[in-house]
Amino acid sequence: MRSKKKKEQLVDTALRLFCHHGFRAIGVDTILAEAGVAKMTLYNNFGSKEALILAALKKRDEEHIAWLAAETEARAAAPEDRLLTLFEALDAWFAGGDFHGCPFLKASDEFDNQDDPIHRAALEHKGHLLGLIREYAGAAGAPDPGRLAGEIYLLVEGATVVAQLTDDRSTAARARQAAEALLAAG
Amino acid sequence: MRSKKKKEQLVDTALRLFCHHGFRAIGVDTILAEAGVAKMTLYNNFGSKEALILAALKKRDEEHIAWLAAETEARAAAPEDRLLTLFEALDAWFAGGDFHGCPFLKASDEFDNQDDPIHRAALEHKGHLLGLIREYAGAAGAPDPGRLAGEIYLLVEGATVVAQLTDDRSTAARARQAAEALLAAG
DNA sequence: CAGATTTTGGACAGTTCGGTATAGTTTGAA
DNA sequence: TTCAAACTATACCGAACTGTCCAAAATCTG
Repeated sequence: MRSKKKKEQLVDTALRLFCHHGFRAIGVDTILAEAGVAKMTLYNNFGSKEALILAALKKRDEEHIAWLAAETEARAAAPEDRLLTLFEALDAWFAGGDFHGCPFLKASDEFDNQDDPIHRAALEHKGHLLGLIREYAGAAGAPDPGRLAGEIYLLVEGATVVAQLTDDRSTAARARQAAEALLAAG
Repeated sequence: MRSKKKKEQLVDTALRLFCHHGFRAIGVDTILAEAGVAKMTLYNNFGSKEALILAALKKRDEEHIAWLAAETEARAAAPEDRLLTLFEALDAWFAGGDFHGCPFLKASDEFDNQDDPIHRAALEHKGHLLGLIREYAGAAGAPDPGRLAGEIYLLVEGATVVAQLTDDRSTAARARQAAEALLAAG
């Protein structure tokens, strides 16, 4: 299967460049050159740039949620700590050197029509993220895990945006402080 | 002064279209057609699209901070309530019908180089916003207004992003609930 | 090896982009 | 009313964009 490898190269490269520059700002020619793949390989396999974006976002969704969960849980001594170590995982993400904001927020910003498949892909990812937080809120023994998760989620998105905006390394820690207060308040 | 009027028309129209579609996504030709202004008027007055963006952001900064402060303070019976009525003002913003996210977050996303003048303009605006929140945190009698303001600010950005992403009318109210807990915790 | 499939490179189409050139018209102020 | 400044319309430029076509080369499979 030659096509598998080329397809993967293409999606990986596209994802990296989309994260860095945005979706509209990067042209298919640049992606193809960087991936070392011919133009027709793109259009034979995906049919359009939009389909490539969707494929890249799908991969990113799976990978990022898995990575975030692994990092969060590796840092927690007990399941009830996960709601807080989540912010340490976020800090690792922000400080990772190749952080240029959340690609799904980028996507929903660039394709702001609620019916756009790309916008829906972003929504779906954020649903997965909220689900993860809800799980941790439950494990933390919160009296109303859904409500707490919704509040923590706002902190997560706020921290993500502010980390990108200000390049301030202490952003995740500040969000964690706030999360502690929310957790203590029930 | 004919130029004042044309310049203002141009900046107002550009700002509206930038907020709706983003900065790179909208072309100067569309802006000019909508504003009813010739192309040379743009380039004689501003010299470049970038300069028009900066002018639009500057106007937006002043107007939006003033609007937010007025809405917040009009809703507060006492100065110490402002930290919470801020979220009611946000709700009014989100529900305003023409809400497509914060243009400064859009700008910092599209021009993510920290040295880019547009990114710096976004940073400056967010500094003004944080300053406003700090003022309200002080008025609320928080023991550490700077720290509380930083946490509330994360909620504000989170709510702004999530309101745009999900179109959920209850987002600001959820952020307000979280803010209450943070305020109570000191 | 043979044959089917994929990939390649490069030319090309059609559009849109930001920005310029120019020549003529409208406008505000003296 | 006169005159300079500002604005207009239009045509144009080079670059970049997504997507297509095609013949040749590389690759996998039987």
